[in-house]
Amino acid sequence: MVKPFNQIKPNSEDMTLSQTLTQLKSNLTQIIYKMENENTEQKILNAANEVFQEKGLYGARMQEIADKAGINKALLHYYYRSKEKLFETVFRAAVTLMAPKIRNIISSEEHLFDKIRRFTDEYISFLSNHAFLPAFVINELNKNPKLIQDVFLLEIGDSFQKLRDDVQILANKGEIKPVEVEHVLVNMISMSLFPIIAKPLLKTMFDKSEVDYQQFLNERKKLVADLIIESIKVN
Amino acid sequence: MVKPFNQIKPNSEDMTLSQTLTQLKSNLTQIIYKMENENTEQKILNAANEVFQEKGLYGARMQEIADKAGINKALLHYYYRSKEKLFETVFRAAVTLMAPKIRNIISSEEHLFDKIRRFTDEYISFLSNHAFLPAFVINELNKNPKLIQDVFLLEIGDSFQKLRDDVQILANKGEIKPVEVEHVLVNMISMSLFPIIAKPLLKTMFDKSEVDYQQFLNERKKLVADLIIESIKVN
DNA sequence: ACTTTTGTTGACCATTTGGTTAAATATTAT
DNA sequence: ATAATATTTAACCAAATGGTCAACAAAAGT
Repeated sequence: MVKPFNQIKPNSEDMTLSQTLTQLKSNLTQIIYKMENENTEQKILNAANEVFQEKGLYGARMQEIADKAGINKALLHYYYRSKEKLFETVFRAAVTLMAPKIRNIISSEEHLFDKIRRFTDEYISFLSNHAFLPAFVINELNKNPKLIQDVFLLEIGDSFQKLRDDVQILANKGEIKPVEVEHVLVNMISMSLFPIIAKPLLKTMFDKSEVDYQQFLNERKKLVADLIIESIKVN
Repeated sequence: MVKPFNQIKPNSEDMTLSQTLTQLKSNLTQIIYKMENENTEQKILNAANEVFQEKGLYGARMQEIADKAGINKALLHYYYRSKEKLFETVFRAAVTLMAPKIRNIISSEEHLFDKIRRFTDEYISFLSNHAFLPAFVINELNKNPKLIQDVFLLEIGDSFQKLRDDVQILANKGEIKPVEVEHVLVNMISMSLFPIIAKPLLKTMFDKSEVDYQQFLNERKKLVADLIIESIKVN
């Protein structure tokens, strides 16, 4: 067990300075070791993440992951018993990274219109920097639908009931039309996510450079929100 | 060379009835053989299509394809030299199945609004029955972006220049706002395609049965078109 | 100091995979 | 009928792959 620094008392009578220094050194060594250790596991996860997202479950090679993590393949199996186990860990992490954002925005107490603006803004920003994520998640979910049950229901859950309430209330107040939440939500997610998933396709189709495409995505933040809001607003 | 039936003259003087029958039988045998032959290749393509769409390039196993086609693995390699070759054939076929619809609608001479309505209607209908297609295409395009150059540019090409013209003209006439074609197109494709790609996810999320989800997709045909049109129309 | 636990490695293994080959069978052309 | 050609198969192969093992190294607990 690593002894925290603040528990070391260099002036206590039963310790010489030399002893104190020895202790300190040991302490540091342990901490560094722990850090490198965590590094190993983290490096595995990072490497696995890259490879899985690039190649998918089947295409990924354990050797490639090990190489990318700078470790031995046996050590990979020491940390994660099997490829499937490692994959599931990475996949869950990916979903866990994406889901809370939806959940938080959806279930907050802001005005619905602000939620919509925040969603398109934050979600497009976030996923632009994790471009492989949504394609990865959706693709694997297509191939392995049973993963959804426990992974996604757990993350999203019934949090979007709040959204349903929002719509109900605003509709009663006459601020918005009595729309179906499912369609509004799907419209919003579609227009935000799809251009990221289909990026290589659309980039080619529109003959845009990487920078131009990022700019294109940026424009969409406001554009999509406005489109959605305008389509449900009354007046 | 198979001799068509209508070229067989059973009463011609140089043929006995027996000869005629023998000829006929041979004829039939050949035709049946040809049909079975085409069947073999077609069965391979069908099997490969299923397996590739389900498992992707890496996940697919040649043995599984052979089994599903009811033939030997060596025969598979006899028809298609390698896995990559077979995959490319299947992939091209998939794209070729999807792309012309976009192209035809986009480059037709109808009014823009009708194009939009036709697109959402026909595209959602079509892809509902080929649910794996878009996910397959987009996913493989993500993993193997170089395929786009020759496959997709060839199919879509610059056909959506027509759309740009449409928008220009209607904008000049004051019928629609001066919008950016790219965004309109992406909005339309997003809202049509995404719910099909993310079907397993959304189905779970909204707790819908298969039938309910199909109904949900059906509703979107009109809904999406109206949304798009309403967002660009002036008045 | 010494024992136990944890981390790391290289060599190894069984299985799977894409692909080949040589021989058999069927079809077509002469 | 026969030679040539196309189709089909079983057996085989080399390479790759996920996974294991025994042994070594480092830390932690005592």
